[in-house]
Amino acid sequence: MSKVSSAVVSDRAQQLLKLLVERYIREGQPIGSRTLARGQGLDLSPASIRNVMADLEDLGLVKAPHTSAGRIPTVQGYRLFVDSLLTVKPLGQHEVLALQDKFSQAADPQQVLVTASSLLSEISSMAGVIMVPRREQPTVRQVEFISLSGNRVLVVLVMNGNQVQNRMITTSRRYSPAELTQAANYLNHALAGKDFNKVRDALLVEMRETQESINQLMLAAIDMANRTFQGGEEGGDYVLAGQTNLMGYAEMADIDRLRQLFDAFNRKRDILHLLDQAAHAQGVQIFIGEESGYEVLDACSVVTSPYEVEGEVVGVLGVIGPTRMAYDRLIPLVDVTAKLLGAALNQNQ
Amino acid sequence: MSKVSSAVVSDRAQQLLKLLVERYIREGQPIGSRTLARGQGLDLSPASIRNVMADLEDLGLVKAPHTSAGRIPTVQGYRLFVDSLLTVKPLGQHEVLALQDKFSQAADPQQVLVTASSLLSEISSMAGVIMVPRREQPTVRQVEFISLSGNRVLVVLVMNGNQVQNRMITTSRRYSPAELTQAANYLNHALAGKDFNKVRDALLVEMRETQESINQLMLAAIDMANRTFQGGEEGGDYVLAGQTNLMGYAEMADIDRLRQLFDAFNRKRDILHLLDQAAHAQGVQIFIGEESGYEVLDACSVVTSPYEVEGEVVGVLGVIGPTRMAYDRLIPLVDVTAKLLGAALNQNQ
DNA sequence: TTTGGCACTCTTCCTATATGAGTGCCAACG
DNA sequence: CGTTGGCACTCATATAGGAAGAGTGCCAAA
Repeated sequence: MSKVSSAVVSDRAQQLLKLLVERYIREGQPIGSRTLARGQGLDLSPASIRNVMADLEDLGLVKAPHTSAGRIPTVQGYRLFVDSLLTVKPLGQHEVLALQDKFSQAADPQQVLVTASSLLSEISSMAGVIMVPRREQPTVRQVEFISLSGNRVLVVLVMNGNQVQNRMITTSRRYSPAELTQAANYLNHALAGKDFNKVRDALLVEMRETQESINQLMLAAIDMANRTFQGGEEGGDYVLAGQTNLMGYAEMADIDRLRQLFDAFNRKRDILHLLDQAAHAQGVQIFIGEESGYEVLDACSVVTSPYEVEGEVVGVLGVIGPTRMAYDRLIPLVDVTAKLLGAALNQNQ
Repeated sequence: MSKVSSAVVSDRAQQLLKLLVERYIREGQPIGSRTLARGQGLDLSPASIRNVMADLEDLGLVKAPHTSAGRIPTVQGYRLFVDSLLTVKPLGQHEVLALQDKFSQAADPQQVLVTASSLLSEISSMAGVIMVPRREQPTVRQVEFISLSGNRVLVVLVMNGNQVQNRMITTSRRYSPAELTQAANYLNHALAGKDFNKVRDALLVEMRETQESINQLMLAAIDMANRTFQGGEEGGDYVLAGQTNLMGYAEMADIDRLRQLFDAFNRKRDILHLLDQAAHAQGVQIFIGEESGYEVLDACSVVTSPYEVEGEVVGVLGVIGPTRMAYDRLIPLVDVTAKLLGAALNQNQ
């Protein structure tokens, strides 16, 4: 993929590329040779810079929107910039403290995620996203039946990962607590063997024989579990904040593309796939423009980082914004937030 | 507010207004006198129509975007149209059946709401919204404690309205099922009296004396309940679908206004207020443009209807779209969906 | 009361033209 | 040989001038 070995890019060319990208990120307009010459204390004439630019353009690192405009970085240009030219601006000490403070105010885990994605979006002025990945092979840890008023029974499923599911069932007759306990015990036992469908079939057969509707209860529990498993396969979920920030950027002004992007957010699938990739990498990862592989994100870059709980990666978070984003600020932001989020979740569970 | 008594609008003027609005809704462009004359089998010359139009303009029912454009309806024009001119296009029999079918596929109540709002948005090509209003004075119906592995106990709170809440608590020692049952019984009994804080204080005192951490468990349950009550005050929530549909309309092309609208969707407050108003009216209600009272909705109309479960209004649903919307189709759509939703929730709970 | 006629107003679209930013290339310079 | 100034050239952008077309308002006649 990387046709461009940075070896063939002279030191000076790299320096100029760096200046160009930085400036373009700041100002958002094509940078001309004259502008670039004036900018930093370079003692180079515009003409010389033009020569270098021509080289950079040949290498596919910059391009000119049209003949008489300056140059802007290409995706490859950004890539080289991010990989080897970038000087990161670490977060200030008290910014970190401010972040930590916000995190400490969130009570339950869900709240922590919402807080984190809001923080990401607010600080970056872009969209913040946090993925809660599929939990590894869901299992039922425990089933309980709670008798309610009337003929109603509450089925409670405790999954691994301490996730809980409820469903209310109306049965054909009232069951005593003892009966319910017995049913729960039976199921808990049976499900330890783990082959759901077998248990299910057995119940079905037995039900036909005995007409006992308590089996229906157990079936309901199994079906709930099954549904969770299927749901689990589909690959997690995410919390998104600040989508509307993206509407503020000139490079996203095309309302049709924007709509497609928002549709993708709602569909979730593509974004989840992308975040999933980032889960397997370690540390901050950056997808610039088309690199993501999703057409809707062509005009966007995504900065991600996995976050860990108890030393294990449990999810990915990131920011999504226009390709022209302040990578130098965002990378540490995403990095720190990932760590703080991990820490907060650790305390909180 | 209504300066315009329809009495002063001649029959013919009303007829022409009706034609104009219908046509404008269809085509989206200012309608000229010539066009209007040709349109329906009117034997009126453009000149006569111009006279009428001048009258309608004086009454504030139509306006011309500029000198040499045709006329478009004003908010007041739409209002008169909707109130007394509109001929509703009822849904076809098998459209209703198709809707019913979709509803029947949804399993749990939450699913039903999601389905309904998706349906609204898909059929209308606009945004569909369904409000779950604040439940009236939340009450705890039942508390249960489920012993999990380790020292963990799952607190299950069954509220009225069959809503269920879970929370996992780690206790200082392991409790036998019998102990847990006893605690639950005690709490269920105590809470029947309903004065939460009293129960809470009693528990606190007793806890200090006995050092019994099972009281902690009960306290946790009470706190959960309290939190739900406070949360309930904040006024319901809603399910929104198809926001992005709104990006397709020319009259919403202004990206800044669109952003404000989307921000309002996220903020939820304003939209909830509006829907809340509609809950007290009965039947379909329509807010045209500025009538809603919210600036972000100035370019929008909202068609709402409350929906009922067991004969009681429990929520409101509606569609949100540009002022130029097909009221004749949307009104029955919203109406029927509200009824089907009520029916589905009835069955489903 | 209705209608045809007519002048008038605006928007929209096209064209032409000037402006200015920035480039590429070349020849000269150190 | 890298660097630089000069210069012709390109192209986006802005501005102005018309021409076309749609639609109105008003008036006088039917």
